[in-house]
Amino acid sequence: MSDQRRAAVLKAATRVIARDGLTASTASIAAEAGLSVGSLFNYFPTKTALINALYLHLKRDLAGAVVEPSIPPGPLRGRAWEAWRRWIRWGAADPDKQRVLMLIDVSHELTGRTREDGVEAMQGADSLFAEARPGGPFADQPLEFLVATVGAMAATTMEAVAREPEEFESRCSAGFAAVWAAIVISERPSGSDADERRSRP
Amino acid sequence: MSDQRRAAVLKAATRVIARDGLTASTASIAAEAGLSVGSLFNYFPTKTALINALYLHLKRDLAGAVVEPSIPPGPLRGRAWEAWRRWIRWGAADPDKQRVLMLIDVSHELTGRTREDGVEAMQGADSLFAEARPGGPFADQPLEFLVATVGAMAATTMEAVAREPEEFESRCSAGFAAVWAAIVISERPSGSDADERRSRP
Amino acid sequence: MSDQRRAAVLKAATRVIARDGLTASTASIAAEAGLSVGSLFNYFPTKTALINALYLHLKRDLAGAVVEPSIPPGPLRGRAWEAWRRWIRWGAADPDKQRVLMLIDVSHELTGRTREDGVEAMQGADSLFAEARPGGPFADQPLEFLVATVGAMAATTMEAVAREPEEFESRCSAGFAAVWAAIVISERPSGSDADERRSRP
Amino acid sequence: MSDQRRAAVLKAATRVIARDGLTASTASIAAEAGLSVGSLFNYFPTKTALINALYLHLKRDLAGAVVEPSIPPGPLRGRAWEAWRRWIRWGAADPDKQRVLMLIDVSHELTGRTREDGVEAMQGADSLFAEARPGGPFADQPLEFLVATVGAMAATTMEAVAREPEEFESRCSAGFAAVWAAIVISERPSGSDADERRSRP
DNA sequence: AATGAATGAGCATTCATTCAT
DNA sequence: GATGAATGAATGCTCATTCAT
Repeated sequence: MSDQRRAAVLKAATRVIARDGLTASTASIAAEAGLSVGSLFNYFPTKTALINALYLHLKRDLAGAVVEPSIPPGPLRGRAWEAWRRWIRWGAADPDKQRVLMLIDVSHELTGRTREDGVEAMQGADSLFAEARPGGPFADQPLEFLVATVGAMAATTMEAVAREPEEFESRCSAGFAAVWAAIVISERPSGSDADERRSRP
Repeated sequence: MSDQRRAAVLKAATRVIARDGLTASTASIAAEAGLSVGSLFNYFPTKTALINALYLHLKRDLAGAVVEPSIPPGPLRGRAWEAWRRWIRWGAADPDKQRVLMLIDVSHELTGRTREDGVEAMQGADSLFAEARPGGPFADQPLEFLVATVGAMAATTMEAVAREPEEFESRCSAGFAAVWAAIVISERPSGSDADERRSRP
Repeated sequence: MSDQRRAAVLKAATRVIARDGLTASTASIAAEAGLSVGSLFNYFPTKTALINALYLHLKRDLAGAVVEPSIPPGPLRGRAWEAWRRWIRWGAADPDKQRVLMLIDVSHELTGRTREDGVEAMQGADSLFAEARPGGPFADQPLEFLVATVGAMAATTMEAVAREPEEFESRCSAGFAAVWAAIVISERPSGSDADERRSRP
Repeated sequence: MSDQRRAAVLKAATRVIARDGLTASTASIAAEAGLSVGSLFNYFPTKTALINALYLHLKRDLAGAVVEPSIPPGPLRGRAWEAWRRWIRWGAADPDKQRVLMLIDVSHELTGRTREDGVEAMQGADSLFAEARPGGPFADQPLEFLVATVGAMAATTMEAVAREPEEFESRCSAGFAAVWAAIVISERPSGSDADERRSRP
């Protein structure tokens, strides 16, 4: 019983925070959840606790959407593509979730512990991209840098899809092409400009 | 005279908002600027106006740092690299600026007009990356999608550099390699995994 | 329970506003009512709402005092006298009420709706005076003009009584004689000066 | 020179206070007068001093309008009528003046001294009505009560005229008929209701 | 005299949190 | 466990007044 209510609060918080930002009042969240102010605090002792729980909840929700049902074996690129597609679809299905995740991420409400747990939750999804690291631009970079880059590109793609849902396929594919190139390509491609000589990196 | 103070307020706001988030009180900003509460409002009529002005100020500051002194002519990739380098250096020089830009961007304080002006300010810098669009993953995508992706990757790189300033060169190069590949590569690269068969895009 | 508190706030507001004017702080009103600042706003969402509610409350309080218990049938003048007497007594019993009514009336805080409701509330009392209109100076004037005149004379009488409460009977009678004459007399009286020649009206 | 500016400030204050109430800021008054904030305080040391000066200024303005040019000798009623007519015309010519007078009167900004001076200024005008007191309802009442009643009726009439300027003549005449009856008539008139028996006063 | 930036106390209002029921 | 009135610190903003120029 408690768990249902808890989930209802988290859902309500997602909606309200997506709309009003993190300054959304606890009262408005409670109202959206069909609860009294007082009851909200039976489930989460403070607003900060609620926000941390919400962050973790959303990260796990996302992670679950990406890795379940489990992606069938096959070439790495294909599995990464499937993960990416699920990821973007998750964002398209409820843009509020992604927005709230971002709002919390950028705020200072997050405890170090929660952030770590969030990273851990996403590890299953991230690993597919991490596997492609060797030989690419991130070969000698910390894994977090790669993961953060992939996450940022996913966020950008989701935002684009949220703005034009009917372009889901197009944006999703383009985003993946970009992210895969970004991770995997280490050498000079047959790029759009031919005469590359003096460039440094 | 007024302009110096105004600039001082914007600088103070950057510092305080980076530390406390957008909920930083006008009083704390005024104090940081060495002003009284009341005086703050001689320079900006409302907190929202201050935040909009700050956003534009930072965007222009960044744009200026990227395009001045003007990048010497040469192959596109080389010029893009120079722009990227300046961009990341700007973020490394004062991570608060980038953080505040991001906080404002994600908030709802921004008027449509300010956002447009910000995009316009960055056009000089963005155009270098935009030029590389044809033939790449973003060839058929709206320009904004490409620009947003580049911005997100820059933000990620800046964040990584802010965390480990001594790794500036390494992260900057890797970031550029990734972003350039993401924009320019359209075809299957000689990636790290050989057996690609069932992948879709 | 809520209603008791609400009434307590209105009572406190009457006292404090009578003393300090409409610029009385919400904090001082809350304190006078034995409430915290925050609680005040559980009962009235804004200060303006409080002032409008107070206005209506006082108008209805006055109207109630004038028409209840109901005035026994009889000649019009006698009933009007009874109404007037009750009216002035109401003002004498708590001069703050009349003062606050006047302060609000002259301010710009009042919504058109509240003002209309206030007029409606007093209709029972006003009608006694309105009935005497035909044949008097206000015969061809809008009813509001007559009502406003009676109200202004009542206010003046109440003020005089508030200054010298022991003169209640004297002022009350004189005020009524004046107001009744003002409403009822249309023709040249056997006034105090005999030789009227060039006067116009 | 100083006097011109001073007068300009009083004029500006009248306009602004009529519009915004007594909470009108000194800054807005200065702006309306074409002065800087700082300069305003060269003419009036405090806002309270300005308001007191304004009150007296307006009272004297009104008194001047009523008694100048001097009313030719003749029967009392005729002279009173002329005074009344001038009074209402003064209010019709600039309703702001009357409104501001009332706002100040009802506020607590007025020093006792200023109020006394205001009464004194109006004495010329009031005396005409005061002369009619003997034999009327106010025969045994303090002069102030009569004067206040006449003032209240004048205010009501001016307000009615301000609302419908084209009805000036009608309202002015009716108002005078009422005020004259109110002051002069002491006995039972041949009122609109015939069977008066049990009424008390 | 005139200016207008600077000051900071004061105000209406919000909100996380508590607690008696 | 649920409720929602109560709390009071905190916030954005205003404004009379001062004073260096």
